[in-house]
Amino acid sequence: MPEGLEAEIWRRAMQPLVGRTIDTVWVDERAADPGLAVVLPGATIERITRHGKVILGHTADHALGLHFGMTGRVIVDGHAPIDSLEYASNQDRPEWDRLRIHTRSGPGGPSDPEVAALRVNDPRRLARCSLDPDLHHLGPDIFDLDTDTLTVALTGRRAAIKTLLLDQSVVAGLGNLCADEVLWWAGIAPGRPADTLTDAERQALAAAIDEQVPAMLERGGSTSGVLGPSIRRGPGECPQDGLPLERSTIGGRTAVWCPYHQH
DNA sequence: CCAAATGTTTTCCC
DNA sequence: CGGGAAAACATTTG
Repeated sequence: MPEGLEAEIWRRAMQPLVGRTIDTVWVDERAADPGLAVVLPGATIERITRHGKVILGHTADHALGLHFGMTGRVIVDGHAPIDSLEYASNQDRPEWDRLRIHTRSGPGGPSDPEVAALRVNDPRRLARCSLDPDLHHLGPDIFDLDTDTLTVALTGRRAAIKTLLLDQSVVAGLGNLCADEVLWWAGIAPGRPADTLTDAERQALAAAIDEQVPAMLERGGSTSGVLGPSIRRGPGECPQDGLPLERSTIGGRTAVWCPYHQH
């Protein structure tokens, strides 16, 4: 995925669904809660929100929760807001559908009743479509994080700073690419134990999140950073210092950083 | 053929 | 019980 930024792009793309009444719901029970097909038909979509990497579609009595794993994506009225997902497939195979929702035609309804209003399509089946998901374990959203909250979350933690940035209960919405990106901007090495960060470094990190996350959204998502997919793949150089980028596994994922300006 | 891939969740060990 | 590291999950792409 689909990090929080992609979820935000999809949330916006789903706004045309607001006000429509759900007609039929099909689920792949391996990835979506069968209860969705029971309670959603006949309900009207009242609003669509997002917290971290989770999108919520609210009806009067329930919420549809969408989480995209690594390769899930959304298709609205037959149109994919993000057509080619990095590290995923660029094909659109119906057998990869995990959820299909048709809405009733009429004012504000879909133009073609044959086309699903909403599809969740995911080859690897790591995405989840849930009914009334519990999000209490999620920390503050990436667009709503302040230095104090970050400081509290990091104190007494010996784990690598990047591991904690990827922990959704610390900050909700950062993924592997965004985490490397904000650390690059803040000048902090991903492997630094979180409790060794200075006040200035925590402020720089909070500032990097505050500035770079919206900037990346403007440019089209989590792949639009300085440490984008192309530079991550090969032997790359730091765009700022020209030195070879370092790479290693931190928190179970590949970390890329500049050994010269990130400490 | 092999390795790696935007993410959780589970398991196991301190 | 809590923190942390590693494995598991599933399938495509380079």
